[in-house]
Amino acid sequence: MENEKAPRGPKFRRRADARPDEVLDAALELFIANGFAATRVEDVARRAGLSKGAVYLYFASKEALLEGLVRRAVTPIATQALEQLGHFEGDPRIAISATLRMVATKLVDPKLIAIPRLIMREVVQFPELAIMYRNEVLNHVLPVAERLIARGIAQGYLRPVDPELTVRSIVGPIALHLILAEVFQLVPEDGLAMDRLLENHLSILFDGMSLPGGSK
Amino acid sequence: MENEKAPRGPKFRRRADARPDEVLDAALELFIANGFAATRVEDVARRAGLSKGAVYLYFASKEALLEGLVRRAVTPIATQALEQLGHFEGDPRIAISATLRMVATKLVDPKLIAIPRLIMREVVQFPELAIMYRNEVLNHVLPVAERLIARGIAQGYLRPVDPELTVRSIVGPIALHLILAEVFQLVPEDGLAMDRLLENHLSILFDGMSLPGGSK
Amino acid sequence: MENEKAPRGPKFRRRADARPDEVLDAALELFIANGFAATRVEDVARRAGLSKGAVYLYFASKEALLEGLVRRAVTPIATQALEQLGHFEGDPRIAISATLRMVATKLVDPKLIAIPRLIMREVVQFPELAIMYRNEVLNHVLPVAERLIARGIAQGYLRPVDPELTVRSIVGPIALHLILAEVFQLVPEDGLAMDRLLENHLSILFDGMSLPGGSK
Amino acid sequence: MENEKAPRGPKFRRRADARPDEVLDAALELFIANGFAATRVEDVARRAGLSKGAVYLYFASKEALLEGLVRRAVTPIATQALEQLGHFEGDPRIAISATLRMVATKLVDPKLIAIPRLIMREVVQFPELAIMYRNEVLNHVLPVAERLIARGIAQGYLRPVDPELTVRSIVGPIALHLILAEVFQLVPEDGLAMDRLLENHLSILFDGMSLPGGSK
DNA sequence: AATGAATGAGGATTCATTCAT
DNA sequence: CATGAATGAATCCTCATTCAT
Repeated sequence: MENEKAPRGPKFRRRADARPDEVLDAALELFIANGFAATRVEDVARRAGLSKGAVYLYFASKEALLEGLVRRAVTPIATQALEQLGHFEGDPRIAISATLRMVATKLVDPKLIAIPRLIMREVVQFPELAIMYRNEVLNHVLPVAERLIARGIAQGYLRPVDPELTVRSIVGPIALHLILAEVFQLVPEDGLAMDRLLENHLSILFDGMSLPGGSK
Repeated sequence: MENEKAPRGPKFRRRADARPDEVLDAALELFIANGFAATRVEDVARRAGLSKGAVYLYFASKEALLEGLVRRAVTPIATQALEQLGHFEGDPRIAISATLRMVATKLVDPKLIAIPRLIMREVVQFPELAIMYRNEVLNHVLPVAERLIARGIAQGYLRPVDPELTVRSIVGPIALHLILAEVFQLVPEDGLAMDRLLENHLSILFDGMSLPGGSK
Repeated sequence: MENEKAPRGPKFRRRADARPDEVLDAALELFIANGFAATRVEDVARRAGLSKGAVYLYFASKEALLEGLVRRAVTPIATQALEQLGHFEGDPRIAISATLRMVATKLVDPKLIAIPRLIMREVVQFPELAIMYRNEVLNHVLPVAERLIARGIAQGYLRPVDPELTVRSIVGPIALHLILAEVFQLVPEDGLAMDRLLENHLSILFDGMSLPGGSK
Repeated sequence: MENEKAPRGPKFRRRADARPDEVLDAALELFIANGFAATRVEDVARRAGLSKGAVYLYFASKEALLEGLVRRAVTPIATQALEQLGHFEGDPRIAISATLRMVATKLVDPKLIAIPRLIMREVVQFPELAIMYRNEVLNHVLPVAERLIARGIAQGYLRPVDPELTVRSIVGPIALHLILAEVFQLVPEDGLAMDRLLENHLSILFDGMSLPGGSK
């Protein structure tokens, strides 16, 4: 499995071919840190530990790096999928809470929002990236969430909201919180406070911000 | 409506003094359409109806165009201000609804989200733009909203939510809806449907998505 | 003589037309200070107190400024001339000493070497300037000096040196002294010390540096 | 002799490592012929037999070419040095004559005065070049000559002249002769006649132009 | 005569991409 | 496979010159 034939060659080489992946790793870091335009192919090469020319052995162009990045991030989704969510039994609010907590926690890791952020930034130059991401990720994930909501309504757990639009209400606050923090460095006094945001958001999401018996 | 074929000689025109503004208008359109890096100064010039060199009569560099753009967008805010919101009397949910409807409707106009979008895209290259926008706009607008919420709580209209974080819950869904539409071209079947989104969102925002007496 | 008609016009104007001269003054200062290439026509205009366009009323091009500068400096020479030198009676060493002292003292004023320096610098770009200077100045002045030397020889004051080449021996040390000072900032400890240089130079020039009865 | 049609493919050639030197050679020729400002980097590249971009592999900027040129010319001096002059035994006039003849002969080669000429021309734009040349060359060479003179005085060969200023008297005439020739194309009828100049100059330098027992 | 806004050719520099080795 | 020297298109910016006012 690991190419037991002793690794000999001009210089030690990784197994099979981790090279393209290493190049993508390097590219992702630099694209995120400096933007696509401001990143030189040579920078990517250096960070990946090979030469400028070698990058072109794996990727036909600088743009292909971007595409490869998105493709790599996108591929597992379609197969993996959060199918469990769709088959979840019982109160969907529990699934929503759990998933949202999980998602939000993960998104705090810059590596994970990296691809969506990259796409948002480069979409004008390379619209096909956004299309790919939509087809491979959003079009798989969003419907699952929508079905969960729909079932929650059907089963009497939720009010009759519009599932498609309600997904925006569920995820939007988290997205905005991250944008304000990352782009504008606008965070609460005690830091990102994603936990507090989640609790505040979930409570509003499920029960609204109105005072139940309040002056209404 | 655009390019009214202003009465000017083939080559020269006395400055209308609107020139810098015209250049910024051109720059904004192109920066939004193609990104900062992919826009050539000459493109801006041509669209503004003058020559490459003339742009440099008004702006010292290409980057100065970007800064000028943000500065122009930002300046009126500090003075203008949505103070009325802060002084609003009575049920704050009415103010929130009205404002949100107003804001969401306006944001559909690409010209209005242009600057924030531009900043989101170029923030890595020019972080000072984001800082400027934060200081001049967000730091003025967000506190007003927070005070409105705080007062709503104090006056018994709202549950004791965290005002700062709740602003994310109020605005986030709209932001995400626009991002999905603009970046990923993900819109409901009947189009952007901002009205429907707003109603769905406001109803969840105020009353939650749980069925009041529902199986809970 | 001074255009007694009251000076009226949009703005006070100098008599007759000092304008071209003022422009040349400005140009000379800037060309010397920054070089021809690094001086912008607008700089010249501003220093001369008029607008860029106005410069072109007097001079057809930037290059014409340079030419005008040299022409102005050169014109008086041909007429003025140091004819007295040629007609000088008696020991020519007295004339040489006196003239050299006078010249050296004057050359310390940057304004006076300005033109030769300018020509030396720009000669590759504008060889005609050097030609003009040679024809109008050097070809008038050098022969006078040569005749003085020739007569000194004929009259038994001087050894039979080559008059043409000896002019280099007379003027060269002063030229080099100025170059070392201006270009390389190499001056004696007590400053330019032109007086000391002159005395040292003249004593060598007339009597040599050998010790007369010295070990020879 | 120039451009030996080096055996290289139409487009590529492995670095001979002489590349930077070849580029400097090209730059020197062009800078001397046309001046720094009037020389395009592409001209230098073409003359060196490579492309515009390749120049930037070796020199960070056009200005770096100039600096590299001076640095290259200057480096050997400090080590090399004319120390023999300082240690010369016996009549210093012999050393002076020999050295001056050698120097003057060499300086007729345009390649050798190239650097000082370049510096004289560009000193206004790049004063650090002159400083570098002064520190690395003049400050090493001039003191040697001064010491030689001082010793000549101490040993009774020379009159008590000022060594520092006398160096001007020794070298100045040659410098002026070259300037008149190169800048103003003023040469004796029989050409540059450096030999004749030297003999005339040395005879005056050592013995003065006065007729010894002459009418004085 | 004077102004200064406008022009546009010119040139330095960068960097994706190629290819001889 | 890998290298990195070399290429040259692309683009920012400068500034001499023009000309409507």
